[in-house]
Amino acid sequence: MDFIRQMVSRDLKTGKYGGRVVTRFPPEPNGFLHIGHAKSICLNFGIAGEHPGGRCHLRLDDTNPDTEKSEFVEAMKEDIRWLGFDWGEHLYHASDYFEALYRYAMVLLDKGLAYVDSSTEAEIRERRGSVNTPGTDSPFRDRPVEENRDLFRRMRAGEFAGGAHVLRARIDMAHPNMVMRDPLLYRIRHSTHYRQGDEWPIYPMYDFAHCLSDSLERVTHSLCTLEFENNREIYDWLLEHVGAPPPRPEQTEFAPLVLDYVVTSKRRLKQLVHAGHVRGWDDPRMPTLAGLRRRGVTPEAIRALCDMVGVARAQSRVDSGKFDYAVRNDLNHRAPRAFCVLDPLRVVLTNYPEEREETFTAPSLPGDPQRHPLRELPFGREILIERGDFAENPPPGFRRLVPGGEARLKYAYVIRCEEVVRDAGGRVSELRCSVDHATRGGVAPADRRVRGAVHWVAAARAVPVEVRLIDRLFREPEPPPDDFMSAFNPKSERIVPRALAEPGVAGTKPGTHYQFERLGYFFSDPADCGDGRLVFNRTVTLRDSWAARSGADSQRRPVAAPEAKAEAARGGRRQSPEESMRSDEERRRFRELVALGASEAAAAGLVRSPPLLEVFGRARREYPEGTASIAAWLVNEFTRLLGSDPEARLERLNASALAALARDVDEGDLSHRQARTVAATLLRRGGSLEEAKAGLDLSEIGDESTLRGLLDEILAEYPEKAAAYRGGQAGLLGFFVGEVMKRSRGKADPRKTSRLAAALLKG
RNA sequence: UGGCCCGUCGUCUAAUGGCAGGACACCGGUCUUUGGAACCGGCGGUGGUGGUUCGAAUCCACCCGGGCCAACCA
Repeated sequence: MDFIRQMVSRDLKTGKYGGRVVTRFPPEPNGFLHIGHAKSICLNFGIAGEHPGGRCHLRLDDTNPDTEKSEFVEAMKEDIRWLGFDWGEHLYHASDYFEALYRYAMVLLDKGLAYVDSSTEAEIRERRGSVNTPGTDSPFRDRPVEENRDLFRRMRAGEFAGGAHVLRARIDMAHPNMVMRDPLLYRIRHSTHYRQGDEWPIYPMYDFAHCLSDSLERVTHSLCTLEFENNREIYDWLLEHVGAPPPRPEQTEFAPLVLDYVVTSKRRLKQLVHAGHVRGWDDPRMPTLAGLRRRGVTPEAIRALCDMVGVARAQSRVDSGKFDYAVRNDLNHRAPRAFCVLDPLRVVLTNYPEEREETFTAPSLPGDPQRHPLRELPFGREILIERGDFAENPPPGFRRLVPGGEARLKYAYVIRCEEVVRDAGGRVSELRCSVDHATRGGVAPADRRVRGAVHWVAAARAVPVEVRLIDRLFREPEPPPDDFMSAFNPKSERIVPRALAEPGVAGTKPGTHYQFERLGYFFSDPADCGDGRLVFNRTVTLRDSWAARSGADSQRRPVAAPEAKAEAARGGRRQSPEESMRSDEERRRFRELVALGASEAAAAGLVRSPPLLEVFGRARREYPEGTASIAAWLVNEFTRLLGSDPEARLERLNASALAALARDVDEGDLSHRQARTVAATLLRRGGSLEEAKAGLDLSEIGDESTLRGLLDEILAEYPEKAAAYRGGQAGLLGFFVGEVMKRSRGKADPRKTSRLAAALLKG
């Protein structure tokens, strides 16, 4: 289970949201949804669907009138439904909240937490500072509340030109997080909104609209991608200061789906469309859901891909092979088979009667004969095979037709190439072959093995079709961000205007999947088929271990140069904690601590944390000989507790208790395990060491016979593990100790257990 | 000269202080009228150095590497 689902389960268990699970998918309708959105859709709708009463809202985040269109809204709805998800009655628009948002802005204004800034855009940018330098306050930052209210009201009334004023939160222009440097909340825009028309001359910014929309919809888990990490702070700030009712929605970020050889930024997708590099948002080469759909990729495949990829916080790129696998894996069991020859080579069967025609049958879906009828393949004296299935000078390992050699025409006959005919230019124009009549139906006699099987069509009965060989849009796994078009693949679409398919393909309806045997999966184009015209898009090739080995079709599978892992890991010169001290003051304190007896690691930890250092100083005074252990406990255990236990507070830690704890451990009165339990209590409830100890069950099982009983039981239960341990799998000792700890509910003395287990296993 | 986040097989991802596991890719084999599919097997990993601990991928420190942030975009 991924970390987000774990969090949702936890929240459900603790009742944080009263048992509700509400997620949302909030696209801005300024383009088409793409494969990257699919991950978010699967996550948000998936989680909602996994819990009774869970909901996922579809919210159009339409706060920028200049770029948004209802055409995009409709396309998005269609794509989400196609992917297999349903928002039920929960369709929302951020633009429906404009009135409420406006009132929230007034709340901030009243609290003096927002102001109207009349600086120019350039001035605002200038005064924001940079990541390394603090910003400076706007001269309008201290406008009186009444003036702010008046100005903002007039902004809303449309009295000002675009750019004349903005509304900003009043936070801190020197904040280390740039997002918090008085972020803009509203700007003036005299544009016509696709839903609100000219109702509003002011529009809320993302940071303002998003958290409040979530809150208004009573969303519980607001999931977004990693690039919004910095925005979480303003998300929480705004909800708090506007007085949004708790329990408030919380934002959690996950890594976006990044696929090799694919670009998914809206800017770039838009550019591809507008510059005419593709024929539209739904061009089958596009990574948009509409494009993938048109190419023949199924929603099942996309969902399977998202499942395989998982959800985590580590930035990642997905190998394109994973996408291919998901597509093939789904299509393999649903796409009927057919023959289609892309690059025909005429074959005349010299010993086959001129006027004869017979019909062979073949499975349309191997492995599932009852659910799928056999197809019929007419056969005659003249047939067409793939030019690439014949080689005059075959590379080693070539299994298809060669001069004087045999190959199987799948489901028909084994033939032998007797003669190669050339045209005036010397190019092979025809093969004259003989049929082995004993192999009717393509069945070779038992004594003879014919390895090569090729697909074919009867020349007289072949159906012309247009085939579009779709390839990746970019030649590089990661197109350069500054110039992504340099990686554009000019051969991303190769059109075969007149391929020849078996007769059964005639009359295929638009939107039909096929596997053209030995070539790949194809999909009849939903838009371009019609009027007797058949157009097929190649969804994905078949896996082709021959091409991979021979390097023949390198267009489809370029040798992915395995990127040499950055092995510079060790490289550093600055390895000691002392050298990492950032100031003389830090260095001085560090050296002092080390001189006092603290280890370097502990000293470094203390220097960096003034509150820790402060407690340390007080505890040390009470137990000077214990300096090293006090420092170690503080840095190693207390820091961990503080980070993992939400109820732990350093302020509650009593310095004398800490000193006493260290002393007890040093003198052997408290085992490390016991001390850890006590430490947790000290951070939660404070008080003296004795008080903490009194409230805890610190009993320990050190009795050898009891431990032995437990161990015997476990050894009997896992004889194969014991054998593996004796066989050299030393790591298994931890398993046995762990089992004892589990069964004794943490009470066993681990040190004794470990010794005992080692002895027992040896004997 | 900042803040935040992230480093586990080639790739994606589990392991929540106790057996480093799965998937894709790759390699080999069986089978096969698709050099496909299916089935079986194999290769292969905790960025580094210290520390805490009976026990560390997991906690602590430092280092190395990567990402995000300076639109009146989202």
